[in-house]
Amino acid sequence: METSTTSFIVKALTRAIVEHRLQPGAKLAEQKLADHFGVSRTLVRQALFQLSQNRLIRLEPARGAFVAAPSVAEAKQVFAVRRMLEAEMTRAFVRDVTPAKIRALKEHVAQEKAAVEQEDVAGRTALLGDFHVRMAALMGNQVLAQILGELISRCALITLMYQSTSAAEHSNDEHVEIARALAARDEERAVRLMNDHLLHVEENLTFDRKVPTNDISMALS
Amino acid sequence: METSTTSFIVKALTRAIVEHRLQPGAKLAEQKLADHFGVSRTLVRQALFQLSQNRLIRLEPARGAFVAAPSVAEAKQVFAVRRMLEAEMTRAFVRDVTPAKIRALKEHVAQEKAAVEQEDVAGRTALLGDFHVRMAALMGNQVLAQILGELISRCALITLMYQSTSAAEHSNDEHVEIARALAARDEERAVRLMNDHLLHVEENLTFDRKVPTNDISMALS
DNA sequence: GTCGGCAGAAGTGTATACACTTTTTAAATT
DNA sequence: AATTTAAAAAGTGTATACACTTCTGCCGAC
Repeated sequence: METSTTSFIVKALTRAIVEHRLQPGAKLAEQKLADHFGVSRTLVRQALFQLSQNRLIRLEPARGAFVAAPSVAEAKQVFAVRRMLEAEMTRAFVRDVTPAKIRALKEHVAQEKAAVEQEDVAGRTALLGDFHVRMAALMGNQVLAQILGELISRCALITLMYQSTSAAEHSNDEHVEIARALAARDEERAVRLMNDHLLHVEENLTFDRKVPTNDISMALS
Repeated sequence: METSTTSFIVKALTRAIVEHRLQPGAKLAEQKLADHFGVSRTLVRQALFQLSQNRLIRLEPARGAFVAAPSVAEAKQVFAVRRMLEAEMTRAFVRDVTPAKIRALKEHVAQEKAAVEQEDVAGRTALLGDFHVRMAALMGNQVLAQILGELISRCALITLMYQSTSAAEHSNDEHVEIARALAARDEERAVRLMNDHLLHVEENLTFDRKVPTNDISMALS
């Protein structure tokens, strides 16, 4: 089955949603998207379906697709799951840690720092999330990496909506600390830092929204 | 967007795959499925796409859909994630345990026992998996329940392929023990039992396959 | 006898057509 | 003026058509 065209549309819409060029709740009319991308509704529908599986949009029968507006309650559940998963992941990571893995993490943290300093909001959110996915991938567990990736992208909307620049800096600092604890093979400290880190991110979700766009062509251009 | 017809097809195919009426690797031709269900390829394609997200089938560009044949290595990764997640879930469960929750779990275990005794292979696999999902749902974390559900269905194929009746009995016994430890609020014991249980399930995956069908109508009838 | 290649068949990928549902608009009634 | 209703517009749901790719089987070359 062909996926390249569809996945292009998925990526474009994902970016637009995650960067808040499309407001939560905004209607995504199939024909308008089809016109914009120069394809038929068929491909747009495939993309929309895929996005609905990622929880970035909501599909209502016979009514259409709408940009998701995940509730804070839902985000809290997601964070609860992440704490469960990542506490144990951190333990496992310490047990099989190697210099190469630490190096990879530290490089990643440096990239984060650059994005935070440039105030590249979308980029920093992606990179801050990727730190956790990276850990999973370095452990060699693809399944873990994928699940974690889904969880993180699932609340990317929320994080983006609610995370301030100072909170992002704080996250980056905490990643530095976690990487150090991992390098020192200090399991208990690493686990505690990770847990605290996730609690901090969750706590720092505030509630001031930005002004959004409803015009599809504008948002995707 | 309409989902009822599509999800009917998804369920039918899921059952057929999970009950091994469709062999891992079997081709799922769109037109044949469309004829079988009396719908157009459009709906079949939607269903196939959904199944591919659940990892029950594999989609190859321009070649079509094939029943997935998850590797044992992949199953091991899935179990590793489950151990991480369920250890912490068990801890959290003990902290908020109530008599009603224990009652619900014990009722569930009784149902399992019935299915195991009747040698209802598909039913018992579903119920044995649901025990874990049930725990998550009883904790009130929908997200956790969904993720766990996906993980479990993801290796349902493997479990079904490889789990013997005696292993199923063993699993049921272990669920009884876990429920008891939860009722006693013995956190450490519950966590240890859960962890051991998952290791046992994983260990008991053997490698004798059954004879499969390739004929779609036969398998789905 | 085996290998390569060339129709023809079968199957997937995308666009379009059309039925049916929801939303909008505007007129008519109270 | 507010509310109801009806018709038109817009939009989604499914089927079908057609282009293009992959597979199959047969023929000829070696």
